[in-house]
Amino acid sequence: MESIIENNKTQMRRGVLEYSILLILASGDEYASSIIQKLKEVDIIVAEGTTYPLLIRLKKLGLLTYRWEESPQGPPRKYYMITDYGREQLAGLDAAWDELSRGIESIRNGSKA
Amino acid sequence: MESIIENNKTQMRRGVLEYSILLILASGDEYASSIIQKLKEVDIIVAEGTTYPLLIRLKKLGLLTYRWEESPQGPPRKYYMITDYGREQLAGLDAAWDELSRGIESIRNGSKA
DNA sequence: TTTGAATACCTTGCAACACAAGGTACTAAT
DNA sequence: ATTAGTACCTTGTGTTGCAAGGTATTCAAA
Repeated sequence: MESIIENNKTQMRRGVLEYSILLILASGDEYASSIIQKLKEVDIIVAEGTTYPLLIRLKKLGLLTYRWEESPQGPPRKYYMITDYGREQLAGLDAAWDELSRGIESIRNGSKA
Repeated sequence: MESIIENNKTQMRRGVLEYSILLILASGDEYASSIIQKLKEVDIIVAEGTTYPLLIRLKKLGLLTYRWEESPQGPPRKYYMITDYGREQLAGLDAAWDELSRGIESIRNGSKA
């Protein structure tokens, strides 16, 4: 049996994963390993097996594109870039996140009664 | 093709559903239909087919129990109550939510650079 | 007394998707 | 040529949200 909390943290992360990735790419192009690293730095831990398929999905949806770039060391890197359409959608996700935050805060405060 | 935003709002909600329900029950016992109603009021829309299995799962995990109570109108209601164990876990989820919020805010602010 | 409306419960089957595990490939140093 | 480091990707499994459909109770009107 798994820890309920751990399991639920995972659940929560899932919901905001696409949003997080779009946010990161909105400030500059990054390659997959680097995105994973950046997410880890803000305690949003995500596995490779989650990230790669997700990036591919977002590319198929037209939110991202990519270009190959030489690495100073090791194999070439696939730098992902957000598209104009991606930025449009990101604005919507910003709103969705704000709405969700407000919702949770409402319940939290209401439950102090 | 589905709306990306709508789809993602759903994703985000998913992550916090258990948390939301525990929050609501922490402030008082409620029956399923009432929980769904309260969530809707704060724009966290959730289907019956999601809620009932979830309540059953949380009960099995020992976070909730329930009692039957007569309704002034219609069939009897199953009032769910949070257990001590449930409150413990809720504290952990509070922390998880705060951590996630902080993470997102970090990325958001960082991406304004 | 049966029909309908409102309320409340629950289950089934499908689809989405995160992740663990395993795999390929390129570069540089030993 | 072997190893270490980096980077890419795929497969299989399990979880779980949801749409749709189903059961049961109460009350009021026909």
